[in-house]
Amino acid sequence: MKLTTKGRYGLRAVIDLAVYAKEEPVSLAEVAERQKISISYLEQLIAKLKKADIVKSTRGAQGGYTLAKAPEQISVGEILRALEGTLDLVDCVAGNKDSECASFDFCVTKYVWQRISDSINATVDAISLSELLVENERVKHLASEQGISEKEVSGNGC
Amino acid sequence: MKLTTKGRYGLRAVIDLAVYAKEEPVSLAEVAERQKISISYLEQLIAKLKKADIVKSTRGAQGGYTLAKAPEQISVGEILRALEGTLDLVDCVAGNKDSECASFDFCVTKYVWQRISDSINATVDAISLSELLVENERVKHLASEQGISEKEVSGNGC
DNA sequence: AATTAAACCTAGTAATTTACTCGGAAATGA
DNA sequence: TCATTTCCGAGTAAATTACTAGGTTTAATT
Repeated sequence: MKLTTKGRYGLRAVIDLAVYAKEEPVSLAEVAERQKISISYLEQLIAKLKKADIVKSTRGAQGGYTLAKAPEQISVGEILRALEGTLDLVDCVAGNKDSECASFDFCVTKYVWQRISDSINATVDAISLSELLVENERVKHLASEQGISEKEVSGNGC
Repeated sequence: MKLTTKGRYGLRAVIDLAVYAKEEPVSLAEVAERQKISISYLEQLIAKLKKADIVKSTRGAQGGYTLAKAPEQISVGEILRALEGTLDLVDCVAGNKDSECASFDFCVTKYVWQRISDSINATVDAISLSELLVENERVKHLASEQGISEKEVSGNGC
C-alpha cells in the first residue's frame, strides 16, 4: 500500500516544469537529469500528464514541455490521479467493473473505504501546485542558510 | 496503490469476531467459512491482530478468538495499521530507514505526502469498531427488506 | 490416556504488479 | 538535411502479494 514511482516521480517532474519552464519549454532530458529519473521512464509519466491536460508539449528540436495551465489552477489531486489512475485504496470504491463487489450496497467495509477515499481526495484537491512552489521557495531558502546548493535540493525528493 | 488483502480481509475478520464472538471464542475455521477466506491465510492475519492486542486467543479444542477489548475501544486505524504495517503512502513519511530521503528536511513533495498521511490516519482513527457494528446492523436491515439473507451479506465485502 | 480440535509457526511458491529498458517513428527548428 | 526532440509500443527483470503446505503445541473431551 504505497504510492508508485509514477506518482512520486511525476509530481516532481511537474514541480520541475513549474520552476524551470516558465517561458520556454523544457526538454525531458533536462528534467530527467535534474530529477535523477531516466528519460524513457519519464516519457511514460509525462504522456499521462499530457493526456490529463496538465502539461503541453512542443515537438521537434528546441521543443519540450510547459505547464498547460497556471500553477494556481493545477491541484495535486489532478496530478496524482492522472499518474496513478485513481487514489482509491480499494477497487469497489474506484468503480472498477472487475471488482465482484461493485453491485453490493450491503457492504460494511465499503463504508470505511469510501471515507478514506474521500479524505485522501479532499486533501490532495486542496493543495495547488502554486502552494508547492511557495513551499519550494521556503525549502530552498532553508537549504541555502545551511550552505546547501539549489542543485542538491532540486534533485532530492521522496 | 491499493490496500492489500491483509487490510481488507483482516478488517472483515475483526468485524466477524465482534458480531459472533461476543460470549464464546470463535474458531478461525468458522470465520474463514463465513468470510470466504482460507484458514491458513487468515492465520497470518490474525497473528498480526493478536500481536497488536486487538484480538485474544484461547488455544486447544473449543478454543478460538475473541476481541481483546470492547468495540468502542478499537479503532479502524489500529486494525489497519496492525495489518498493513503503516498507512503512509511513501517510505520517508513512514520513517523507513532504508528510504534514502529520510534525512532530508529539504523535500517539497514530503509536504504533500505528510498531509496525505495525516488525513488518512485521522480518518481511520476516528472510526471505531462499534461504529461499524451500527453500520452492519443498518446494512443487514436494508438487505432483509430486499429479501437477502444475513448469510449472504456477511460473506460479502470489498 | 487417547483423541480431537484448535491455535501457532515457518518456509516455500505462483501470480501479479511495478519499474523500468529498448528500438524505432514522426515532427520541427537550424 | 541533420540534430533534436516528442511520441509510441513492446518487452523484461525485480519486487511484492497472496497465498499454500506441513508441521508443532495446547487443551478440552471421551
